[in-house]
Amino acid sequence: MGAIGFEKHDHHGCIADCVKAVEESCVAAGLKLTPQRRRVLEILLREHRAMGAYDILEVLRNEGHTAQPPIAYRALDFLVAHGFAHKVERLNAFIACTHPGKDHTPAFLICRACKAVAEAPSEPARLSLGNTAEAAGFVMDTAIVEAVGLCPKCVDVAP
Amino acid sequence: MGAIGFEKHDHHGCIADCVKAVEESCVAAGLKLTPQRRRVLEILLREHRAMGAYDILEVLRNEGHTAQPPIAYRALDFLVAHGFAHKVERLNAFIACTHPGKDHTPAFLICRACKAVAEAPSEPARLSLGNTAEAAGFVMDTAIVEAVGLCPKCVDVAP
DNA sequence: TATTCCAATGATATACTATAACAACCCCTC
DNA sequence: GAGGGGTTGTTATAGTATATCATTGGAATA
Repeated sequence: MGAIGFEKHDHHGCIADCVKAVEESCVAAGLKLTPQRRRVLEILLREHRAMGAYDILEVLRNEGHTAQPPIAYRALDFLVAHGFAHKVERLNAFIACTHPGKDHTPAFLICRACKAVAEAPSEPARLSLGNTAEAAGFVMDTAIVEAVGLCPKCVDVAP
Repeated sequence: MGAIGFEKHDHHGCIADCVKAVEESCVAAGLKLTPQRRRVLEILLREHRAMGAYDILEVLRNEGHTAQPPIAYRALDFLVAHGFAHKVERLNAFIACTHPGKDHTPAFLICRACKAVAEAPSEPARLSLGNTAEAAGFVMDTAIVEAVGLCPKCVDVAP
């Protein structure tokens, strides 16, 4: 699924694979992937970029749904809580997980020119942060690791 | 100044030292620490916690200032741009830098129970992230490293 | 089958965060 | 003293997120 980096990939297969993997995870964990939650996941996967909750709402409305903000936020809360999507804090936006089913804390590489977001492994950074936290007597639940810069496509073009 | 962790420190001296250090940095760099910018920095230092822009506005208003949102955001933009304060993305809030004058990208340890925020070194995590980014052809400008968990005071009390 | 219960959804209202746009002012320099 | 750039004052609005309560629907139980 081209998990790391900004390169192209089999997007059609990517959507199907990811939805299937999430379905299986939900069955295994006793979670309900309701039509709305599934729909929001599909929207995130299809766009394959970080989307604001209101971007998602607009898509739902174009499909005939009388969607109000809580509709989107509830589905996103579910997806994020179970690791099927992530919130990109820097952008106040959400993105489908490209490694569904695996327990992980991703790092994000955010292009400040084209706004593309790549999900990358964060284990090393997370370990370093864990050591720092431990030294301060802090018990870490989750880590937020995001890099802002220029993606390979924009690095030669943008200032 | 008790830079790392959540322990107590000489707060009165901390405010004076930090303001002085920022003053000197501004002189050295040819930046204007106007009364408003200085006032917002002092508010952040006095509270010694992450504050929303509207929290700062309220303080300004209590001091008789007819402060509108841009007043706070402009001062915060200046302070953040020059490293005298930081934005905690997870909280949409701002905090005074506890190492003014030194060029650094801090990591934050955010207590989800009492909302305290500690600034910690992030160099190791930043280096790890830099390697990951480089492997993806990504040129990193800034890194956001934030840990959410429980601080030493809350770890025995909170769920 | 009827009942109960809980989780999810629908809908309204509102809170919170952030920026656009333009006018007025101040200081500095030419 | 005329111009210019950056800061401040002010109004308006854009964008993000949650509280609250009513309603629905399906699973568990009696």
